[in-house]
Amino acid sequence: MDKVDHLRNVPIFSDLSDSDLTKISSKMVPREYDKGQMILLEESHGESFFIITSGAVKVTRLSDDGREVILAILGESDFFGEMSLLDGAGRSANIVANETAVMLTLSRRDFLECLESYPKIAIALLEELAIRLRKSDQQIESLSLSDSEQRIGITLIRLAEELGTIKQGNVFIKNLPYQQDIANMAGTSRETVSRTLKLLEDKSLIMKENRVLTIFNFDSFRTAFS
Amino acid sequence: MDKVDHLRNVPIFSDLSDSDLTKISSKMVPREYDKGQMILLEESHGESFFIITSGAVKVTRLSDDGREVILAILGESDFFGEMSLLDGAGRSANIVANETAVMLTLSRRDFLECLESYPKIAIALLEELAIRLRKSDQQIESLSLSDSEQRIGITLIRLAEELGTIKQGNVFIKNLPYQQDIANMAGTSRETVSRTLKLLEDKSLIMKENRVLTIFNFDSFRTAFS
DNA sequence: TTAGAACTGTGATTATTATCACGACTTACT
DNA sequence: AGTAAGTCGTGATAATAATCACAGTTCTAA
Repeated sequence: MDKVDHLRNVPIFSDLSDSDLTKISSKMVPREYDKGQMILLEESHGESFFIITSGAVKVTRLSDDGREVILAILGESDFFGEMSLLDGAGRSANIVANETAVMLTLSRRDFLECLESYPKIAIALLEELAIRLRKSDQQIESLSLSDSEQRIGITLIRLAEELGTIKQGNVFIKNLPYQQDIANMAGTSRETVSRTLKLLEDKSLIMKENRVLTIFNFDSFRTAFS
Repeated sequence: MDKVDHLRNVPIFSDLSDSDLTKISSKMVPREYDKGQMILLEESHGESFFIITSGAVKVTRLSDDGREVILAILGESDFFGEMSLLDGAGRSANIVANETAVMLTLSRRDFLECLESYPKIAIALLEELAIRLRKSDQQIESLSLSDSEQRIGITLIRLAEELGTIKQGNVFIKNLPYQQDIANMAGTSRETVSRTLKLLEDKSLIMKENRVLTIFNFDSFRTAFS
């Protein structure tokens, strides 16, 4: 699969013709990151736009005392880095490779040039940011109003949508993140995640074995938790 | 102050020439809303883009059992309604006039036309959404990691930035929202807001009389809470 | 100007969940 | 295969903040 094929899968580029994609892809440089490697650091000024071609990364914020909030887990065809390119402010989050990951990168200048030359990209990017803002709003609501069981349920839904595969109404999440990471996404403690997963398993809503989590009847799971 | 003067103050229009602004403003229709009036309803499909010329609105999400989360309080020169115009999904939030408010409105079609005809607007809007996303991320962090005193402090900072006026390093928030609204912004209870405001007053960090809150030495207040 | 509504202050109690502690289990590496 | 590091399960305890209850205050409108 070459660069152009990857770009075609990225929502903000999907409207473009093959020749435009080829032009853009020629400016993109592939880079590889090992598991655990820091890709972008808080406080530094973002330099590039990244598209994930394989692997996964986590987007986090760290508090002074080292506790971490996971804002999102991004996988293939997701992108990041656009924020500080757009508003020029320093990064608001860290990005760490969650597993070995390969990216296509575009320099700040080339990225901004793309936006100017292809208004379609700008509009598609607006849509994407609108979707992200919506998700953030949902999460703010969930953190404000829900108890830990609800929050963990909603977090599992987020993970399923990002990393899961559906089969006969059930969702399988392979490579389930560690409990600590789930806790950091749900705004709760690792122990509470452990207890709650067991609870959901007792209710036969989910099943877990090793690093695979199954959510039974995902549609009704979803309505139960959001 | 005529329509064009109002538009000039809105970040996403500030790059445009007067003649462009005049063209756009001719398509904008003014509307007035009374205190407490619902402007946009969750679930309905957004129809318009709104710019606030006077007054203030609150952006909320409601849970099934009627509890409310306040995502933002918007004032003069702020805008809203762009989200569902952009991604076509139903509204994710309600908008209610917090006091009598006057808006300029632009229909869906005219708004999208603007984006196409003036790429500058699209790029400026991207910047604005990036800023909002950043703020959401901060709030998610705060809700995940901070105790109620921190969260309330951060909420006061948000209110100060949105509604306050600075004088000699102190910020005055006139028309301080009710404790219940502050609680709904901070993700805590009304009683906890009451107790915490008293606590901050005992520490001489703030002062309140009637509906005016003063934050002493706003810079150091800010560093103490974020 | 006064009654009623809405908002605020504050104590007492309870519920939730974080934290601590530690043994059991997995995984990765040599 | 053996060992160390990392992860998970679970009880006990503590801390935080929600909830309840109600009196006091401020606002609003007839």
